Amino acid sequence: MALSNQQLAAIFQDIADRLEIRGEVVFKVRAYRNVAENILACPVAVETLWREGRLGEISGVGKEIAKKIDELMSTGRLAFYERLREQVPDGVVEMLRVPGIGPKRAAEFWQQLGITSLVELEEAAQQGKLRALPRMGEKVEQNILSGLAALKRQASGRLRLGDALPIAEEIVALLRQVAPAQHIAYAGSLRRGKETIGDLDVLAAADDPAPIIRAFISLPRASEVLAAGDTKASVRLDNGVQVDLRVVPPYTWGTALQYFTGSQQHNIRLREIAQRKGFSLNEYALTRQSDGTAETFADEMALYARLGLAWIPPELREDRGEIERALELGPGRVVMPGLITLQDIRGDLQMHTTWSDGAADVMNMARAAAARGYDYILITDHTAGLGVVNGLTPERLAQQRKEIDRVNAQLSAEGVKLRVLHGAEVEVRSDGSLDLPDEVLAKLDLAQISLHSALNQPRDQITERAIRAMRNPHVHILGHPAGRLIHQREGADYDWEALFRAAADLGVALEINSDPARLDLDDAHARRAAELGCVFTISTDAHHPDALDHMRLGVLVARRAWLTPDQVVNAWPLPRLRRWRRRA
DNA sequence: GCCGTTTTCGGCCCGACTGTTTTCAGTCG
Repeated sequence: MALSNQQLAAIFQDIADRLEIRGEVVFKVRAYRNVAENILACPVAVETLWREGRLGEISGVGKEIAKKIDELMSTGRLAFYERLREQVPDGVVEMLRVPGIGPKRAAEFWQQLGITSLVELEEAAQQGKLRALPRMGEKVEQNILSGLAALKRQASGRLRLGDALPIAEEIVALLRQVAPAQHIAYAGSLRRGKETIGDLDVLAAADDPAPIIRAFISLPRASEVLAAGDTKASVRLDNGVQVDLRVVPPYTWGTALQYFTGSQQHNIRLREIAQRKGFSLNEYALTRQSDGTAETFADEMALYARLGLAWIPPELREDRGEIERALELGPGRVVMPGLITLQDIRGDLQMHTTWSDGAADVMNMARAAAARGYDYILITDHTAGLGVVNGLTPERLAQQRKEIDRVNAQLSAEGVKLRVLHGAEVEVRSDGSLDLPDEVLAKLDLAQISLHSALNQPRDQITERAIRAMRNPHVHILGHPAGRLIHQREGADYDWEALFRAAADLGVALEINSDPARLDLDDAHARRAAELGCVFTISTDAHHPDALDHMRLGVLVARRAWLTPDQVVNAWPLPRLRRWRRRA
């Protein structure tokens, strides 16, 4: 019974929800939540750890939870979970997704009023039945109704990184224009570069919070004000996205930015370290518990240093080993100082032109890339095997080579340093063969292969298929390896360990595709692949010159995977790239 | 339910805001 880490985590998350509704002690609930988080962050399949008797290596897995994982893996079922699902109706768990409803209220609606679905909840709220309950009035009813409406507007619940980033940047820019503040920045999971974001968090530092709060709740895109206090406010934007603002005194910027960046797991670890040293830590100060003296920090580095830690880049703050590294390094240092940045990127190795399904010709893509300071790009139009219009045949590929030569000559004549390399996104057929013959592949500067069809093949079959394709000595890059589309498609069910070992062995680079809908490989897989010795490309897969700007999204994924420029092929100078091409 | 360079028992991060209350529970991050 193959059970992915995502599926397993979802089960424990659901167990936590149902236990909480049932009124179980919060610490037990937290234990299940905690283990769900850790399983999601686990770079190795839990199934593998289970087979090897290494479940104890997952933090938060004790005797009871190990027994439950064992039962799930060996029988595909969990009796405890099945009983729990009978006890607490699905519709009651669903209520937790409504903003303003937590476990206590969901339980009350269910047990006091017999409500077991969102439809029944909406009816009851409209009929004024909810206010019959203690501590509930008209306002609560209205908030629940608007929460239900917001839920309907928001298809998936979480925003993709690529969609959230521009929204947050726009809000920060608008607030900077109208409100006097020492600092304004976005924080939360967006600052950590997570692939999807729940709510947007904006943080400001100012002596007088009032003007900023006022500007915030009157943002043009704010369609609803959910809360507006002295230092904190929340609005819902026209697109259903919730944005939270906190305003803190400037001298607490360091503690506040740290606190509101998270992650929650990371912050809990930090608090524990503070406690062991006799302090308590909150968003305002580090307070000595013996006498109540408070230390404040105007920047994050100073706070981490005071706790005996090196500063940790936001993308690493997931409690995935960064705290241990920061403790080893000690105060004043930086964890992973060589972490890759956008400035390290020297070229873009996947993009499409009018030769297949792109919107611009080779010259225009080249000029757009040159404007971004790149040294080189690789043109990778689709081959004919993919059903897209205009897929490249060997004949058209030869014609395209001539055009690329002309573009390079023209750019040289103009003194532009950028070089256009000739590649292709070669289709991997369902048996692992490629849809271009070897002698054609051999003429390309670099060949990228991708799977677009039959992504639902069984694990062994699709793993063998991809490995077979990578064994071709003319292949250099495996494009968007999982084939997942965020919120739309899960992606292939590989034996990832085997795939990564093969890629490392064969010297084939794995792509981190920066398309906002893909971000593929994801951070956890990329990190594991790096541990196994793989190298990577970070590419935009641009079908339009503007999409070259998505590079920053891929870089965020790479940073969350702890990658350095040395592990990223397109952070290398062109001569090194050319040497690597001949490695096979 | 987990966990242990002060613990195998007794802890488990911390604070703002709302709404409905006359001091606080629930929710959220």
